[in-house]
Amino acid sequence: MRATDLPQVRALELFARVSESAFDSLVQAAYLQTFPAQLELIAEGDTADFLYVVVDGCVELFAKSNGRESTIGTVHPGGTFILAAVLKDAVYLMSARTAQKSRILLIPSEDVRTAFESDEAFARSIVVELARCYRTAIKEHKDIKLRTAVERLANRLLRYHQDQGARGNVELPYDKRLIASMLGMTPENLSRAFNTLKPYGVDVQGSCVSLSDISSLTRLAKPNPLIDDRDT
Amino acid sequence: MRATDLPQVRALELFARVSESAFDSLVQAAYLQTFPAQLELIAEGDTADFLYVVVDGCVELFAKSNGRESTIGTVHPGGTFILAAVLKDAVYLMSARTAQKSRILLIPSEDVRTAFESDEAFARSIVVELARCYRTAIKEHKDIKLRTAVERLANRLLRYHQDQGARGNVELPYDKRLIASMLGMTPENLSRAFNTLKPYGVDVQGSCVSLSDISSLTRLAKPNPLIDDRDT
DNA sequence: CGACGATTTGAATAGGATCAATGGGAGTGG
DNA sequence: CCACTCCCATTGATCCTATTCAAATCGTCG
Repeated sequence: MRATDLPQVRALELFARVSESAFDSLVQAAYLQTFPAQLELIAEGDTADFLYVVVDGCVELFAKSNGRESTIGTVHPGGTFILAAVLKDAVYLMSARTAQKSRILLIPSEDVRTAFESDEAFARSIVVELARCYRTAIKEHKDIKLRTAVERLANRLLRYHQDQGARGNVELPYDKRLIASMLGMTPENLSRAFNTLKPYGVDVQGSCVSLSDISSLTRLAKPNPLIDDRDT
Repeated sequence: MRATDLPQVRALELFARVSESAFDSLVQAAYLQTFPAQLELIAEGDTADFLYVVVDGCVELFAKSNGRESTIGTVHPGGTFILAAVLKDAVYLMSARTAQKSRILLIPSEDVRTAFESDEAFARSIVVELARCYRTAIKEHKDIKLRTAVERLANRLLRYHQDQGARGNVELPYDKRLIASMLGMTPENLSRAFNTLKPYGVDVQGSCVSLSDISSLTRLAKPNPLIDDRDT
């Protein structure tokens, strides 16, 4: 890894209170690489050789079975993926591909486990991150099992709306195919779900969605902080 | 906690390599209690005052939203629940009720976090357990998103079959209502799913299911270790 | 301009949910 | 021991949601 890259990596929350020596041994054998969009980084079933940390860009986690494929989640700067597999020294349960051009830090699994043993602050960071991943997964699961497709879309739109400053319109952060897969539906069905939301003030123009009746949309969506809030 | 209960608690995998002093401070303020079946232990949204460890029996984790309710998972002896909420000092994302009469250890959250800081072996156990919970959740999520209801049931039957020694018949470990909710369907639909599986050698008599054509059932189920195996 | 991929729309189908009614134990009280 | 009750499970009929397959449209990029 180049010395000029160090500061950006050091600034990640994951390494916030980690000692110099532990940090050094973590990055010493690590790679910081830039990948183009749509590159498959890992495949489910592979042995967990590296922990992946997203420095810039965005990564999609997905899984296949039979002939089907579904998106499990996305990872953003500061987030990690397949942490659990690394800690358990098991195979990956998910595949990952870049959703955009992304800079990603790869840390050899063995080094992660060693640093976990030796550095208290890193162990804490790891646990907090793993707990965050777990709770995100549970929320996703609740979303899928307790809501219809239209409700999921409505709540997702409201979340993006909050994220983007609540100014009455939303820029979709991913293409519709990916959003559909995240929400557990087909692209066709997403299209129809958008139509269903039209009477609730939802108008789609490409990747820009205007929300002209938030209160009515909210009434339909019935957002639930125990599903929709990112930080609780 | 009574002194006579200590050995059974000490024997839990979670405390396997924990130092005497850390173990003492963990159990010192803990409760070991027996609860009747169908008792709600915690409700989603509550603050995480205790870590719960199942010593005996079985606990159902479930969640509600709108008027709907769904089972997220079950916890068996040796397993914990709401570990992530305790570590993050956040509110529970799930409710829990006993599925049977159960003995459960309640450890004050603060003590868990303290022991995590002070005892290396406990920290490791916690991380391993949390990683296990996470991977279980991901597998559940894949199951729901990548399979139809009938496929989920077929795979679940095969799993129970393995668990119970693969002798051609299966004793359902929960009542059908709970199984249906775990598999993300209504009781009516579970009943129909069993009928759908009849041509594949599945015959149901109350809680006893005979599997007379495992290979045909397996062909239908297409089990996937990255979804169905408990330990990978 | 032309081609390709992504999105949308339409029609038909399948998979599940809901509502209503019936059957079938397990447990209770006589 | 038996009748009664209640709850769970099953079955039937119908409705709704979502998927599939096919075709048309839109946009973008070369």
